[in-house]
Amino acid sequence: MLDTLGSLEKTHSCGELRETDVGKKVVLMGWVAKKRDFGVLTFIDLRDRDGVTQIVVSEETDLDAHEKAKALRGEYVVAVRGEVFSRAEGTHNKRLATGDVEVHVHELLILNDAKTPPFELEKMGSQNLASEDLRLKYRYLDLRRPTLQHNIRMRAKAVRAIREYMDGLGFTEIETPILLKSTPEGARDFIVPSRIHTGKFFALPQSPQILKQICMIAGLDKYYQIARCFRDEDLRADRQPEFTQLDVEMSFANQEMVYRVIEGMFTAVLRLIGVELPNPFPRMTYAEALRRYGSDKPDLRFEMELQDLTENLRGTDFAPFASVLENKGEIKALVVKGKADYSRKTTDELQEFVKRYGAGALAWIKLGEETTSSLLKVLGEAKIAELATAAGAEKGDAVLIVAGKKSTVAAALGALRLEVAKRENLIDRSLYKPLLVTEFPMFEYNDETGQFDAAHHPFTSPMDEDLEKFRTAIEDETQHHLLGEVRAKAYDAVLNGYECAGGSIRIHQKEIQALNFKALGLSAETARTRFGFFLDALEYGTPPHGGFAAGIERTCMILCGTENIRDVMAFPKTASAQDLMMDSPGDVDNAQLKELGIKIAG
RNA sequence: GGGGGUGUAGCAUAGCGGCUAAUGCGCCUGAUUGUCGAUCAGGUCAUCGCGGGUUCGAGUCCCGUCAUUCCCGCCA
Repeated sequence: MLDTLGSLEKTHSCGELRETDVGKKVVLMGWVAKKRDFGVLTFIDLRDRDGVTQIVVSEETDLDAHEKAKALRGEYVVAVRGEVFSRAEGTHNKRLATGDVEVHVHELLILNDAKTPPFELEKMGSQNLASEDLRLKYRYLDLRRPTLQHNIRMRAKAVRAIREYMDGLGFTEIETPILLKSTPEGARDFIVPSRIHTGKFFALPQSPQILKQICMIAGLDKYYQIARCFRDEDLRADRQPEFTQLDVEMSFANQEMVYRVIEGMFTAVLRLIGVELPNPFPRMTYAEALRRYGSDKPDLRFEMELQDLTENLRGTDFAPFASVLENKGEIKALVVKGKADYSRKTTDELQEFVKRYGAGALAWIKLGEETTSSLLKVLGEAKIAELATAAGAEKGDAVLIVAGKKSTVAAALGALRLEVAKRENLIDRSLYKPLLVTEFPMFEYNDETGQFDAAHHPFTSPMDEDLEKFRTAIEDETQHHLLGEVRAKAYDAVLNGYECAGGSIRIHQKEIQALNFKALGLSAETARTRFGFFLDALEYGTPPHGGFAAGIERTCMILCGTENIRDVMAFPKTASAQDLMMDSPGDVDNAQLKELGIKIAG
């Protein structure tokens, strides 16, 4: 027989009672995390969102309550009325925030019973969690775990800190529609059919890009939004089909003004975990980041920069290297400190690893008691020694070498750098290293189409310094390749190797915009159909403007110290974009489809 | 679209060609006055993901498939 709550109200949470509360009459409510039954004395660990408090029920003093306590099982929902006592000498529990006290119960109400959970919730000190798919199916149980409770609330705090910060700078929070038309980002859209307009579809926003620019044209001057975004692309550990970003746009802004907003925002958010970021953030151009770290989002929590051996190997007879150099490729290396003892097995594994990024092979030099190298036979001892010195390696180090196309070498060694850091535990997890990466390229060459695509998006402004090059490349057919060298007023904010924000200064003049469409191979007509309303708007006095978008989940992952985006979302989807709790996406019945005028092919 | 890992009781794991598939936790019953990963005694729980193949014999080897996860492509 279950009890009713009646007018009973809890006086404290299960995480807040302390020594100073001793003697207070309290009412606590929560879930039974654990019961320890000693016959005439029963202990209950009572858990709510704030923590765990030990409840003591004694047969001698409270027969009724004790009778009920005996019947309790895990996850039963109870209310207790009792008095706070200091714990006896030697029975304090340092692992509980409330471990100095306990509540002696006089009245116990069983508000609800519970089935035995399909998996054990997180216990203090427990390691082996149930598999993630099971926990996702019973997300409401998984969310009871202290870790996830903490993450969800940390996320709420982060979002609130962001709102306070943006509001303090005079930005206006503006909601934009979820049902809109396809925007020009490169991702696949989620499509929503319309009953009223049979055969027509809305698209969910991949980001509010165009609308925030429209807000600038509308004279709103400073816009921000905590915006949900949708992309129908494959998932990753830090990617979900729907995610949230802080979307910001400001008028009459140059890069420096945007950087200051980004820096201030991340600084405010990181203070939530007691971290003070440098002011201003360190900066690096895109080209420098790629050259030194092989990545446009370098993790600066450890050194191990890429070393260029290209010039040392120019003119080599070794055919694989010679052909790389002939094709304007490069040869670079990583020095792994103190790892001359890497086994053949390890270097083989690392070779397999870099092959995933398109590298042909991984050459190595080990400066152990003797110097050994996979290249010893083909290059000779003297050359090997020269390469090791050029790479900055010392006795005891290993040198890992990749040759190939510039982009391949960067991708392979950039990834290998992270892999080695992980294997060798080189990352100090107490560090928080932000970086502004600037001067992103304006265009990316697309091997498949033979055309240049927008690296950021088609409204990104070229750098003033590269405007001449930009014009020449478009107006002179023979100079088209110069597009690859044009830099944009585009930037990313990187934190601990995660791309946490990105943005640009936009084009606000229609002449430059027209040139850009031409560069992208978009005819005037196509541009018209795709962005007509926006092009119209551009002609009515568009102010210079720019902004950025910051990933809320990625930022929260860093705040919470997790590498799994699902740990910072209340209801995430699996890697195959399914919700295991709701079992979505699901079928709809034929009547619904008919009403929408949709037929499923096949 | 491609590649790697995982799938054995409610949960986490072991078993990797040969007796009745093992251990811990959970769960159930009982004992128990200070525990907090309680303890003790007893008990319960398995189409070894699914389908096919090899073999005298398959949880174990092979092929396929499904689920999940990580990565490449993709996602500015």
